[in-house]
Amino acid sequence: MYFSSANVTEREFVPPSLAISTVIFALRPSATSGRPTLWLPLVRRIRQPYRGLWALPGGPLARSESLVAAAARNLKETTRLEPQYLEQLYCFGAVDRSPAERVVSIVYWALVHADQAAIAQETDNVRWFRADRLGELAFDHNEIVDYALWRLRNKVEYGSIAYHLLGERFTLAQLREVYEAVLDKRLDPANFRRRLRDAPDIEPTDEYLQGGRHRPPRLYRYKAATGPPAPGRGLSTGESGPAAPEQSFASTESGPAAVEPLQTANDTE
Amino acid sequence: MYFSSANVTEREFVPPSLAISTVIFALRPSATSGRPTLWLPLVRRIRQPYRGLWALPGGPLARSESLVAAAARNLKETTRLEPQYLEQLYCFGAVDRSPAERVVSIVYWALVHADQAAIAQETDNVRWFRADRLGELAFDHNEIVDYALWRLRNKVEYGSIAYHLLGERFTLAQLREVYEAVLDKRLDPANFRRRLRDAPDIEPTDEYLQGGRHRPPRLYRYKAATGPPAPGRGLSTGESGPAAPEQSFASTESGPAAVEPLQTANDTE
DNA sequence: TGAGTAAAGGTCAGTTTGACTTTAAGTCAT
DNA sequence: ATGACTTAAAGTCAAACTGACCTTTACTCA
Repeated sequence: MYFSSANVTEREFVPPSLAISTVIFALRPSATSGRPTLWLPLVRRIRQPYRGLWALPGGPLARSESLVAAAARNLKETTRLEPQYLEQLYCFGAVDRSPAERVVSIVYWALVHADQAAIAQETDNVRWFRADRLGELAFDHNEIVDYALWRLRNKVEYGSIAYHLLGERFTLAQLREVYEAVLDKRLDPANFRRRLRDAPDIEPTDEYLQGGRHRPPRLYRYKAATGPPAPGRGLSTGESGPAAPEQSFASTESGPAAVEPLQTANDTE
Repeated sequence: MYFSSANVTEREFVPPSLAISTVIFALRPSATSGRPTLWLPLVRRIRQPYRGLWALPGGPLARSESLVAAAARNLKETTRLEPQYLEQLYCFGAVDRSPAERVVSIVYWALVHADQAAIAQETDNVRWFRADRLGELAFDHNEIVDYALWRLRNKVEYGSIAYHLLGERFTLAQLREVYEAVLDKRLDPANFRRRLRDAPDIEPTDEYLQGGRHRPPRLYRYKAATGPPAPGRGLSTGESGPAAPEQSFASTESGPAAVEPLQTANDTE
């Protein structure tokens, strides 16, 4: 098989289309246990491909909006939610992830407050699902959700993210339930308290939550983050910038990398 | 100022162009101290915009190649390097990052072995620079390099990445020098040894490095990673998949998100 | 008023971490 | 050959941290 050089260039470098999608997490009480669990909203595909299947909310990138703004806009258009936390997750671009057309998806992930999640309405084509009980989704969206869940768990273990799933004030027991829901394991209440006592981004208020049949727990508040260690880009759009450490996993093999003559210019931008 | 709805749609949703760039790190001995330091190759812009300035190697995404394959190809075309480690860094898409044209860049970062870095030739338009002494680069590439450095440091602190900057066999002292170069601080040799002794992805060999004027140090070897905790996608292309934990930093504000009527369809993909 | 419940704080042992010391095993100059 | 010198490699010790568990506090309800 052989293509002339001109043919290859013409064929090969027509730009793929670009989409922005978002994985939105919120807490909702489990139907069975009543304990909070992770849920996320999906939209039903009304066109081919994958017509009828559920998919992540998403849409095109407008010319005059940043990536994070596009994610926020799509998110609000589909679910009316305004997230407390919104961050880029990953860029998915496998050649065959969408049949026929080459699509590159820049995926964001978001956390919304519990009260907002309760308000969020469902329609025929927008529904909430338990994050751990999804069926087959359109495209590679199962894989994307799995990766978002993994990222969420890592961020939660690292500290200062779980607050964004709760309201403005919360008890340590509520916060512990968030950790337990996300990490899917029970935590010792006393040790959890000790860990959170000297966390820099949380502070006790003078208020207590009344109404339980026990000693009233103190309410805590999320204190503004201690400053971004990642290169903060302009926060005018609420962009949090690339953020956060990562564990380390290597590819043993290097990429396939077609051999071609040396060329120094990078012309695409 | 007012646009008709049709106009806005037409104007706003023409797709931005897409580029793949890579931040490539390698160790080279410092000119002054001789100790290893981080270097990276840049290419000179031969066109507008930013003509004459140095920039990250990059290029277009071919239709039939994955994102990581495109990164590997561009990398090899410009520097002839084949990285030991290649992973997606972030997707940069600020509206004004390239004058006139809207460009979204999917950026990868790579580590190459020391011996390869030594071989890598320089031309008039490809040169290596110390990572901590860069001048003004084209586009937002200074910001991108800063973020890549931050990511590298985090991965190194987490464990199993530094090996990819060394050869196949290495002494613990060499490995410590890598850590010191990346983290920019001295480490206690004895404690470093203890930490690395029970690291799962490193193992001692029976060989020793001769030739020093002191006790010959044992050579160690990088043992295959213990398996990807991140959703491994097809590794046929050497793609390592999205990887790694992250610390957590919140956007206090949510995005701007223009309010528009509810729409359930996600038509872009 | 006492029983029940979860909050809040403390104890204790095992583990990890950083600073430091000691011993081992080579090379080099005399 | 011997001792000075250098770094490798292993060990010591105290402080910090962690997980398991216990005690006290402060409320509600019967």
